[in-house]
Amino acid sequence: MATIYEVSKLAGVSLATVSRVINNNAPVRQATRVKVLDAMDKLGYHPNSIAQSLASSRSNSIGIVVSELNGPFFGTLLSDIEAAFRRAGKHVIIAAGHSDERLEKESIAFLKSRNCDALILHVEAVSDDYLRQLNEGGTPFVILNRFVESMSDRCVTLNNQHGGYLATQHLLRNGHRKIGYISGPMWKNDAEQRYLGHLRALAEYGIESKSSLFYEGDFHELGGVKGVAALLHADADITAIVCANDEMAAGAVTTAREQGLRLPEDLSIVGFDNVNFSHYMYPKLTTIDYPIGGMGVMAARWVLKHIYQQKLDNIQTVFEPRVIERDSVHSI
Amino acid sequence: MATIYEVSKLAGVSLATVSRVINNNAPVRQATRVKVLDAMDKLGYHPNSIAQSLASSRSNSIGIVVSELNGPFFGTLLSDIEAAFRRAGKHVIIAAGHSDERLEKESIAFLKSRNCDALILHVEAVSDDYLRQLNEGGTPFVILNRFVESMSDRCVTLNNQHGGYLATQHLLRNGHRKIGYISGPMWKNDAEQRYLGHLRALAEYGIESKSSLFYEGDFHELGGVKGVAALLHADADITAIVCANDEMAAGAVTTAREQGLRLPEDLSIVGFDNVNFSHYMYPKLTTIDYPIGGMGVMAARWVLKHIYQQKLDNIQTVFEPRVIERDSVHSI
DNA sequence: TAGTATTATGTAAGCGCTTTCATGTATAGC
DNA sequence: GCTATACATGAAAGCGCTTACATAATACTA
Repeated sequence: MATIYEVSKLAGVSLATVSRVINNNAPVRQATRVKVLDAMDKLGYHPNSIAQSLASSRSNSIGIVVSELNGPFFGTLLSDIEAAFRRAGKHVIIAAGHSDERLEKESIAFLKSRNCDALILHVEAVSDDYLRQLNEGGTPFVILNRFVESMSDRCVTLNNQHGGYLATQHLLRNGHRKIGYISGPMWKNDAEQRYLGHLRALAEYGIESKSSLFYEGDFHELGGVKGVAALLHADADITAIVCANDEMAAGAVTTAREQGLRLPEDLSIVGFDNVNFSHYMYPKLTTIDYPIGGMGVMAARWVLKHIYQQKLDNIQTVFEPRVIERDSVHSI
Repeated sequence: MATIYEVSKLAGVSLATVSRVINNNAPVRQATRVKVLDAMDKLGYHPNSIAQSLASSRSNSIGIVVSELNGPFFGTLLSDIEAAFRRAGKHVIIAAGHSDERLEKESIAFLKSRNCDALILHVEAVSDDYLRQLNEGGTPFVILNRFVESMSDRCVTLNNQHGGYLATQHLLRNGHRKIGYISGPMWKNDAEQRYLGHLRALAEYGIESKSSLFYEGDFHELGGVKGVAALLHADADITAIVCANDEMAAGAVTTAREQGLRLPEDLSIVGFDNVNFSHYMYPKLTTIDYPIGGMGVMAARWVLKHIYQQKLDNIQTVFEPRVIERDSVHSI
């Protein structure tokens, strides 16, 4: 591998000049620039990014923490973030936090030790206090899908409450009055917000919430399976269920059918997230769109703007969900 | 951020000694080690990995190229690879090749410029020649899901042909004789192999293959949609279809149902890959398991063994598919 | 045309670590 | 007690860049 030194010798200029043409950050006479470029070409020179990083104390890498690497939700997120940074010549280092406090902290420590210039965090288990403390720690970061008071400009969130509201409102508008709710783990902020939205929609229609219509699931298929069983057992008159995410909706659909219900005639279901498989389901799932890709890109833009000084327009921090109507809701 | 120099001063030893206790690669007296460890602790010292990389010309990063970052298939792959490396203190840099020759080459160049110690490549569009040439280029790599003669020890592949064989054999054993086949793009090696397996199974049962029973799809949902339409149009007596991947199977299922067929009674379908959503489908999809996660881990182990000198058992390079029986095949 | 402002280039000191080589010190063998 | 051997440590030269700072070349002004 050729080094900058060899290039400078071949071009008959100093190291500094070569560095200037590489980084294009200081005036260089055209003739000189050409000589250098030729020399680089002749030697097949590529700058050593490690050395650049050490000298400039900038690694051009961004650390991403997500709960899981697989799963349709995070796939879309990572895909769009990677594309955004790649275009800017930056690269991403990815770590999985598995919604576990220890693992999330470990991931963050790992990425910091890797000299990331910034982090994008989708973390669920660590506390707000931890994040505030991390904020003192030198490595800047932006938070996805979570709102922390003192750093609101760096939180990119979905209006989860409105999403929960929309899901239930959609059912209400279709004539349903006895609506079950399968929630995510209530210690997760988005699960709580979605449920709050559900309650608000109910209240608007003057409907009382009953605990027999609520089931706290796990955001996984199994939660949907158990949730349907529990809800139907507690109250056989339910005509619709909102599931706080699509995976639980999938479990709910399967179980409801196994219990002999026709979908959507006997039971309407609405999901949340609009994950890629939701339209492979049968009936195709009516759900709430979560523009996760766009939110990831926005997080990336924050980093590009504030860390790498790219001039970009203002950053949108709150995204709005919307209903995706498909076939799993029956009008009564 | 404290540096090794400050640690050495506080501990009253030389830089070299501190380095030795960090890397644990040379004898250090216990008392000295303790002094150094204490000093590191007191200063909250963490080695600067960039500086380590520059000095040791080892970046401890592994580049991964996959076709897409989203999609269930690659999600599983990435997840397992990341976990395997993370355990070893290495990190992965991920790039998407999008099954496009230019983008794949660009991704590889990008990762090389990032000083990756090794690459794991799931590339489809670049030629074998290109890979052979890349092989001269200094950065070692292992290839996933593709066999290149001269580097067979570094190709981790699925026995795709056997998979295709199993899919069709399963149908045959269930009494089907008129079997449609929706293939992936035939320029992709795995698509071709799977089809060859299909043919072999047919031959074993003395059944002739007819071109009206073959449709070349795109490995995406749309391919399944169009494939079913085409196949049913050409030959209404078909009782079963094998789809060369699960996404096409999803499209096929939807379309078949829209055409008024009952599944699986009127039409049996088998997929390929056993992607996570295949059991969310209705009917739950019978498919061929592709142990992609295990294969990714094996690729990671190759790197750990050959690049980082970890002593690991031998590396398995060929994986076997197997039938996952669910509900989409009807016995006649 | 001298004097000043601007632009272009070079010099050299790091960035924070690893690693070779040399040196020093303890242990064993006789 | 003296040499041979292994073990422990230190000094210093990089790894391949960036970036003050200094200096040289050129352009502009009056």
